[in-house]
Amino acid sequence: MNKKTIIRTLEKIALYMELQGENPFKVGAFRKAAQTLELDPRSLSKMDDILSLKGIGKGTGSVITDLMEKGKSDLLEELEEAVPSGLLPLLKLPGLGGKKIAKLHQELGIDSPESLQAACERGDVSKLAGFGKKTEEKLLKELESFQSIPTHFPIWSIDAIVKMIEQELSNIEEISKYSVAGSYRRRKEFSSDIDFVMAVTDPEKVREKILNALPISEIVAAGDTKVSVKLDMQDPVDVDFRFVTEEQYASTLHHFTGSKEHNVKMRQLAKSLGKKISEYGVEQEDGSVKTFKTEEEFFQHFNLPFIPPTLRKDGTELDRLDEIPSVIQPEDIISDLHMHTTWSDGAHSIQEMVEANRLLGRRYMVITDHSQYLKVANGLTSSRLRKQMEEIRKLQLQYDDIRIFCGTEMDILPDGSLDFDDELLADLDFVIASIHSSFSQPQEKIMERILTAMKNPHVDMIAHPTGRIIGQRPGYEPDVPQLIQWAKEYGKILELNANPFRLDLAEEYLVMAQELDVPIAINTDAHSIEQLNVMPIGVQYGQRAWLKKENVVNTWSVNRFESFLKK
DNA sequence: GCCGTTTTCGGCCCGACTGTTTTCAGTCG
Repeated sequence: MNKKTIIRTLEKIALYMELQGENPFKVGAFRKAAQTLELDPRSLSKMDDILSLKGIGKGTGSVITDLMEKGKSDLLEELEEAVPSGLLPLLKLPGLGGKKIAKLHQELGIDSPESLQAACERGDVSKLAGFGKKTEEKLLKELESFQSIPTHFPIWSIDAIVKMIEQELSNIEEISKYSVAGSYRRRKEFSSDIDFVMAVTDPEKVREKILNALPISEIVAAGDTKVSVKLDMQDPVDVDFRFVTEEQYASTLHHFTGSKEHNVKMRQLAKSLGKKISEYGVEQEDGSVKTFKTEEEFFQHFNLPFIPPTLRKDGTELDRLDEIPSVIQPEDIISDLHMHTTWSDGAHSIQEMVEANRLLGRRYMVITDHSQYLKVANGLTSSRLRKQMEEIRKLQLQYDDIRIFCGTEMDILPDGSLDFDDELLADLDFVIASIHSSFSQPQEKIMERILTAMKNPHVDMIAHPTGRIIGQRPGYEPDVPQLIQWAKEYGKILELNANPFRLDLAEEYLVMAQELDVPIAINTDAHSIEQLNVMPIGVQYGQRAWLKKENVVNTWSVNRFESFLKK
């Protein structure tokens, strides 16, 4: 049995135990064991002494050996017999946890969402100790819609809502500071809700103003320090607001940025020093609570460097502190190698894009309009591209603080050929090859197309290598490890497209590419001046893969970039 | 269930909020 299946099985066991109302620490032990396996880079066959791993003991170890040797686990089979699988989805209902579900099962024989609904309708649930009328009504309401409501939202939709909320918060004078926290701040691809942390002078007033300013469909909770609402939007996303004082703000921001695993590790560290971390500060051994002006100060208190939110992941970041200084930062970026103008489907002229890039402090840039095949995007024919090159060369004479390279985003056609001939490609400074069509071809055919581009000596970069749109379409699903291997072999750059709809390559593949020293370019693919601003989103997403500055092309000097192109 | 330079028992990160209670358990993040 492979490692992934074993990890999933351990998690499943934890889930079933939870449904039995088991001791949370015992449940946690199985989750911990699963995580231990997941974080270990070795394959199962190379892990000879499983019991020596921290977090795996007699109980979890025997489950793992059972799975390896017999391909099944007696423990899981017993649990599956004792706990109806119809209870699993009930854990998704807000307000229901293992203990309550166990009680519903034991006392009322509930074994599925349907039987729970029936019991609520009969009024049986409210008669149970610990349950009441309100709980029953709430459950009924949740049950009606809970299959159809999405529970997590792609980063680009969260991005839009965050901006809307920030706009409202900036109008409230009683808020001195605010920040989005949670998984959006960590730049995860999906978030289940949005967290905001703010320093306020008058919590009650702020609470009222927020409730008035936002389109709210439901107030989930409204306490003194916390307001939780469901927004009345196309997708009913939950938003939490936490009010604290200015002094507490840095600690609160850290706390609500997470991740959960990061926080647990930090608290364990504090505890080993006789201190206690909460969202309000750090309690010292003498009971006094120390607060911090910034998150940097907070980390410093534990002799740690600032750990960017994007690196606060599974807790292992605390073991990789010496790598942090070399991880890419938004201010390291001095170029953008992929953007469009009015020549194809962009909204601004070449000169407008140049001016905007200068304002952003870019030292060099590449104009890469679409090629002729992409008619919907007004792709350039070879003669129009030659004209554009002339215009760019002329425009360059006006600027000595930015280099403007002539490029193209050339289509790789469905039949595997390239959209321009070699003669034209040779005259360009920079050639991007992309797939924009026939996504549903079999993987072999897709890979054939990509290989053509890889083998062409004039092609410098493969853009958005999988074509995915987060939460909407998977893309053309190439064999990415193979694609990365080819990039290594043929000396090509792979793109991390910074557009929040794409973020392509994805995190796990960026890790793979970096391991092979394949250069990565983080580009905006901007179709307007405004879209040039997505760069930090891409950089921060790259941080999640621990991308090193050195491996990111856009940090290279113009000379180094040019000599790479000449190779 | 796991762990241990304060070890083989007694903790395991910490606090807010709700709904059910009449001082707190369960859930959530």
